[in-house]
Amino acid sequence: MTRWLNEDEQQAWRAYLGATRLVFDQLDRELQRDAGMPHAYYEILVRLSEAPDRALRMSALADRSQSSRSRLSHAVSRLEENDWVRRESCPDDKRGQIARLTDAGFEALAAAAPGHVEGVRSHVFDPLTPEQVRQLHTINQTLLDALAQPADTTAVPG
Amino acid sequence: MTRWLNEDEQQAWRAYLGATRLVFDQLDRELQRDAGMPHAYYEILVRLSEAPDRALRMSALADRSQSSRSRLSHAVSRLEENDWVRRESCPDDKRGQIARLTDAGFEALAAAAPGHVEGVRSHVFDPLTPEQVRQLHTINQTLLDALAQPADTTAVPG
DNA sequence: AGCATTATGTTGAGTCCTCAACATTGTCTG
DNA sequence: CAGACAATGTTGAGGACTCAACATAATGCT
Repeated sequence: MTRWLNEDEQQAWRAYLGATRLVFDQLDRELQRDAGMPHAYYEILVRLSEAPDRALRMSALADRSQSSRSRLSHAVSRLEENDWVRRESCPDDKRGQIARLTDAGFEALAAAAPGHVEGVRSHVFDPLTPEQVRQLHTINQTLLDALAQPADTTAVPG
Repeated sequence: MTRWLNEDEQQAWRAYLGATRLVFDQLDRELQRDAGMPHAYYEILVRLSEAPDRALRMSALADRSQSSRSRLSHAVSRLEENDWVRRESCPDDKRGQIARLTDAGFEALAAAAPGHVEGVRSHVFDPLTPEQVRQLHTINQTLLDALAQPADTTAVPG
């Protein structure tokens, strides 16, 4: 019953696993070495920097940085220790917490960004042709759409 | 001086980040839930199962499962607790250790595989066209080649 | 209003990973 | 052969993540 992978699929899958792991490990190591933060934290700082007033509700930040609430909560606690982010209480929802990027946080991000972007370029964009970049974009958008939809399309009653 | 990402590249990169994270988180969660092991351990068992006598030197296993020696050492210790893998000393190299897949380990892998493959299919291969799978394969092979080569091609003395 | 349900965010325990340091053994060179 | 060097694998500390449980506050229903 199992739809096993055939030879081509097997190879494609292993290339996917290998390349993805290599790219992320490499970027993560560079970021940790050069900026003292893991990639997940960089992402959080980026999302905050893009938000109005560089502040977001925890839940909104969790959505945008593709993080669980728990992970984000731990991460923001850590970021607070560096004084890169500060928590504020939310005026209109007493449950809410607002994470705000500090000036120091913004500077840390600004310092980290050029090196990181250079890494992304050299490890991902430079090796690929413009056409491949377009293909990869379409492919990833497709995967995102497929996975973001929790809908079960395999069994529609009727 | 920084070669920042333009709008298209930015979008492509975020789709890549998002899709990759979603795919791996999903597969990892499924594997943990259904088979009680993280994906990295699944990989290790797979590589061992493919090896002659289902055994490999630690260093060879580390290479094939794209793992650091340290990570592998910790992981094999953990796998030994489940009696899925056993360590043996290496006859021709006293530094060496051989990791051998036990019968129980093979059975655990056999039990985990169908569900995992189904996950890979449904989250990755099913949403994509055959053409896209080919494209993705080529792209990942390119990235692998680029990153596996530590060669610095930016500055050749001359 | 009263009560159950849902949403928000945090916490702690446990797991996995990284990094640097280390002990041991093999290899190479003078 | 001796001594430097390289390779193998392990260890421990510390960081990041997951999961389940929780406290608190908002919402919805009757």
